[in-house]
Amino acid sequence: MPTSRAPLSTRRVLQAALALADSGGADSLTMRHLGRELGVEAMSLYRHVANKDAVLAGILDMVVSEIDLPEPSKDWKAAMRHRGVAAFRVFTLHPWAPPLLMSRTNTGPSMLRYIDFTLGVLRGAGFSWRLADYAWNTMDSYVYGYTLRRLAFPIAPADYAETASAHQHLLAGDRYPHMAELTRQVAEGRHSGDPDITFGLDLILDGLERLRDTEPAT
Amino acid sequence: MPTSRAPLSTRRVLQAALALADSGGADSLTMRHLGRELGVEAMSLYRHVANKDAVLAGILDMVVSEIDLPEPSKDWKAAMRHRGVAAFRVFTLHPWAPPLLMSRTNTGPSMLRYIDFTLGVLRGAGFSWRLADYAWNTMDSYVYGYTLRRLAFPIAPADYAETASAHQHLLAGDRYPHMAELTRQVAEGRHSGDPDITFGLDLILDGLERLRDTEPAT
DNA sequence: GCAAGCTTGCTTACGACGTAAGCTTACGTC
DNA sequence: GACGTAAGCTTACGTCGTAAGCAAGCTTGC
Repeated sequence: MPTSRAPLSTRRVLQAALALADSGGADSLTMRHLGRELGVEAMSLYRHVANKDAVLAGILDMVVSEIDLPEPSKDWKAAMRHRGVAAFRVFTLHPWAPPLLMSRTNTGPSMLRYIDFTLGVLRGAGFSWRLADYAWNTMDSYVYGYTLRRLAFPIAPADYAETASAHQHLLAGDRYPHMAELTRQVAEGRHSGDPDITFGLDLILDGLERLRDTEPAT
Repeated sequence: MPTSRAPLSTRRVLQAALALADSGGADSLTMRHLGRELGVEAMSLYRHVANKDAVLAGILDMVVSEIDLPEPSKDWKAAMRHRGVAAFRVFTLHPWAPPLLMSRTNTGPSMLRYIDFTLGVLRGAGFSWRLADYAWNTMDSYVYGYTLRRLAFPIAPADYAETASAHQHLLAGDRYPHMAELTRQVAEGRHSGDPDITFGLDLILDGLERLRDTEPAT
């Protein structure tokens, strides 16, 4: 029986790379491992992708393309809110992606589409170009920062109270009095300790709205 | 002449590691390179540090300790603003640090001190524990996100207009109409394209103040 | 029908990396 | 001067990305 194997292609390589990163994180995405996954030697992959960097750029664009854009008919605040939440959700499904996204310049088509859509929403809502630019940058800084912090944090929100109880003694001294008290609040169930992404999103959106309404005419 | 060399120590290793990262980025910080820098073989370093991860944790705490905390007497908004700007400035001096900071849980003493200070400022300004917790988390998400985006962006703000001019033709089609127009605005000098960190900081701080003032009593 | 050339994948190899295991050397201290 | 201990060195293993060249099969032109 001769080896009958679906032929490789850039597309197949990228799909396998995405699956690999999703299942084992960024560290498990090596050219050798990727080759093994496709039943092929590592070097064979270089027929279809220039190098590992191209693989990363490719799967990052695939991830960004998953971010759901709401129909532009929506109220601009709802649309922007939706956009932020959608990005967070997608990144949660691909937790290896945000660190990579942030450490490289991403100008893939999906990212450009995402930005262009956002600018369109803001312009449609009456923002000046200057303010629209500031607005989406501020939104994205927050969303990426929130997402990264959340993904790097080793404790699930559901376990905050329990963890706070268990570690309270570590803050027993009076070196960090406020953290100690905050930890106590969480341990006693008086504060969840879990800032939802919408807290900051709405805070920023309300602020942007106010700026739009008070901005000198452009 | 016998080899007379200052003896190694954890401190000396970390100082050299910090210098190495500052001068050549995170990639140039390898155990072999670090050893060479100290006139020693890589394996000798393991007498003074447990492993590379300990080196990273150590120099990250050194970086965080550089973040200037304003005297607590200040107006809370000014203090929080100061804190954000100070963090950004420090990270700009150590651009290799933020990606590492975000990809690991950092509980070094400097970080704890930084958080405790922030909570103190907010509590002193009349924020509830819940809102104070949300507040510093929102601030930090923004500051980290802004910093990372800024550090990863390959163009200096001073070159925005020139770069926009040079690359305008890439957006010529009507696939990204809003980006094309925004780029034109920047190219023509009608918009700097440079969102200062204080834009988002003040936006968030104003929003937090409003929430504090309207929050039901705790 | 068959040779020429192109495509696809394989083999081998190089110079990095972090670090485990064990060795050598030098320096107190008694 | 013997001995315990600390500091640094040597060697080695398994990993990584990828350069260079080779082998086999498919496509095309005559």
